[in-house]
Amino acid sequence: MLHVPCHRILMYLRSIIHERVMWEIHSSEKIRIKDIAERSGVSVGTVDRVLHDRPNVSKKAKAKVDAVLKEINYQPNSYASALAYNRKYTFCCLLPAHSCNAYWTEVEKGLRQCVLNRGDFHLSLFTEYYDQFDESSFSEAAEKLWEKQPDGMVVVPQNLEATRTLCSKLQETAVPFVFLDSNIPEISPLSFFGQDSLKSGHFAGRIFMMQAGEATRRILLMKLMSKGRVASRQQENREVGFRSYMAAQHPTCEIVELPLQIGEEERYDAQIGEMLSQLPDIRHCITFSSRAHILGEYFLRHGLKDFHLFGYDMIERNMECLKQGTIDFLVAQHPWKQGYNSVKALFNHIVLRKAVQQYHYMPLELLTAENYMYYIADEK
Amino acid sequence: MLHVPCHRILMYLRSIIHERVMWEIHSSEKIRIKDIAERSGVSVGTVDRVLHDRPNVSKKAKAKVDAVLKEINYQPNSYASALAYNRKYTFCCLLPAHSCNAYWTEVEKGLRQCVLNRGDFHLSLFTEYYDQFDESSFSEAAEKLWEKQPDGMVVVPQNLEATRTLCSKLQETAVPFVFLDSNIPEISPLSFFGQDSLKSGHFAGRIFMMQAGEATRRILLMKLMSKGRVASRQQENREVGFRSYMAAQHPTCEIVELPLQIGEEERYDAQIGEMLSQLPDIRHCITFSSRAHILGEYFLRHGLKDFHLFGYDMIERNMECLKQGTIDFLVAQHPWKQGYNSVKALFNHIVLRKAVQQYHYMPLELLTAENYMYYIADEK
DNA sequence: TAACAAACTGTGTGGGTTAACAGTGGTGGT
DNA sequence: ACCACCACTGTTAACCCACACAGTTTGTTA
Repeated sequence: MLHVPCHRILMYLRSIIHERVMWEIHSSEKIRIKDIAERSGVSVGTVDRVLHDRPNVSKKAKAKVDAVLKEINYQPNSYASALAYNRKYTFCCLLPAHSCNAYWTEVEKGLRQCVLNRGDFHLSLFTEYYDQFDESSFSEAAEKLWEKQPDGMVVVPQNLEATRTLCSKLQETAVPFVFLDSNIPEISPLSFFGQDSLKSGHFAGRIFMMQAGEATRRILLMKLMSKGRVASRQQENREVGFRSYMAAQHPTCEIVELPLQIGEEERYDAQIGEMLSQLPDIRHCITFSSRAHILGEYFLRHGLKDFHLFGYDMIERNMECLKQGTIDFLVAQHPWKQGYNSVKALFNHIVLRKAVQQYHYMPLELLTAENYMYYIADEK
Repeated sequence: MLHVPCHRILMYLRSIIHERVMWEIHSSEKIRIKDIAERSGVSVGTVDRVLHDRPNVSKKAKAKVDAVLKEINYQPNSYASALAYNRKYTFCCLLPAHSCNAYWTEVEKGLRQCVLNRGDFHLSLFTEYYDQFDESSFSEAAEKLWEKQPDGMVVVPQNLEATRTLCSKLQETAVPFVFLDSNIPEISPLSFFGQDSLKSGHFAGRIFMMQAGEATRRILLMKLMSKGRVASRQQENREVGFRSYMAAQHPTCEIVELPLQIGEEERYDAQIGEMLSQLPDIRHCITFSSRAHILGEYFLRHGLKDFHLFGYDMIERNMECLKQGTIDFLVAQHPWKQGYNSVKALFNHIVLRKAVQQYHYMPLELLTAENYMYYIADEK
């Protein structure tokens, strides 16, 4: 018998016969405050004072305790701790306004579920919305949430100045915040959850053109517009990534744009029809918005079978098109997980006092008729 | 002001101006055993006995408590509960033996990490290995683990009989177990974690042939063999799914097999070389094992640039080939997550007494040089 | 009225947090 | 030499919530 204690792992190699190794692992040796007190020759009161940086500890005592702490890597029982604190925590969340947008609704479901799953703690979550193209609406919403005196915030950044104003206040009062969807690295958030839009567009280009084939001379890019601008920053950045791929790999392929205005839904059919009749050689369409279904449903209604369509986000109407075969590929973003994990990060940091990773890029997941059901099932 | 209490969610609609809605959510109202006792006019001890179905409760008292329970939907604080139980839990894990197989190593890392992350509880994990093609080795390993008197088990099933023998014993003594990697639905496990191999092969076929193109007359299927058989059930099932796709969609495309024996690594180069020289028109290769890198590294060594390769599993050597460009696609299985979630399911069920989902099919995730890094980052 | 269950209450436990309080030794002033 | 005052330290208790067991109160039967 050979015992090899290694960090908190006790690896016990019994036999190495026929490629077989047996191991054991035990989740730490349960070091309590009491144990630290015994080891360092002081009382639990003193250990507690050192741990919580409270006054009235001599340099000598602190040194002794610190020495033991360094040696054993003490992790307080986070649940006993949270239980004892018996505190209420308020989280706030600042999102872009969205009406019929299933993407943000999924994010919200995730936020909510994370709070509900932690029902053993006293958590509250407040949400406010802002207009993506109106700086003052961001500040107003931020102000409203600020009055809630949050212990932590989830923020979908708007422009740099407005976001910085909010975050400076948060940082001054040591209120941690995470960024969701898009990041501003200069303002260092506790954590970031989102997707690398540039890489995502690049990836889309690779798959899209693999299907289209080398011979393709012209493709259609559908763009969702709002007040004359591309409707979201994500959409914008993905297009940049896509175009850089196309410029490098398929420089002769023409990208024809089809802009559709949010709020002018009744015009879409005519606009699409006109475009397709003007350019009858087009067979491959892509969009970086979450509304590929606008084209997909058009193809379905008009019985157009030999079109290929690439889009983003697993929302209800897109899923239906995947099933029907009018959308070939979707890139998924796990909005539910982004929401869930954002709150989870705040919770782990604030309530359980655990370390959290700073960057969380969601995987670039490719969905087709064959695999989308596993994507859905994965979202617990 | 309008208050609408709905389940445990308090939705507070403040304004519906410009698509903006504000909401609040609070994680339950914290009903304690004490509260139930007060409401039903008995002591906490009596409530506790009702909750845990222990004897010595009068019909009258039980009725009173039940009435209150029905009314309020009591959820005990799982952490206070686990703290009070102060029990040690032993989990056991039965895996196929593997030497240089990075796939199972990832599974094991996940198992281990899950135990380590729950350091606030007294968990132990014991692992044993069996030979996939030797029934008696499974029974032996199972016997060794049985002696540990596990509170829960993670099992990678072998054949039906051997697995059933173990699981019957477990079911008799009410020891929950989860199946990992492959499922046997007749033996109803607490939970299953794995991938749908048939669908996976089908999916692979779709992507693979999309890249190959309609004109492709002949493709290469590399098979990893052990003792004259396909080396794993997963590999076998994926091939079935793949062939059913090919039969339906590309019936004229010839599938040429290249079997490679485990343990005869020194012969691989010659075998591959011979195959490629005999069939010089082959440009597209696929394997359902995790060893696509065998071909990928061959291409690299011999400077063969216009071959396309499709494989499985994000292991170190495959990742290197993805980067180098000799592997085009990998289907990922999240082995780390499978391991992690298996233990998590046991923990949630046994320690926290929470409900767990029965089936967990891992997403069929497609990895390329462009997106593999996000896959890695996602595995926390 | 004692004996004896059944039914029920009260309380200690788990680990951590916090505060109140008592005690120690040392310093400075008179 | 005495006291006041201080920083420091140890002890204790209450609390968070669920659990489990030792006791106590009931009710019934001999």
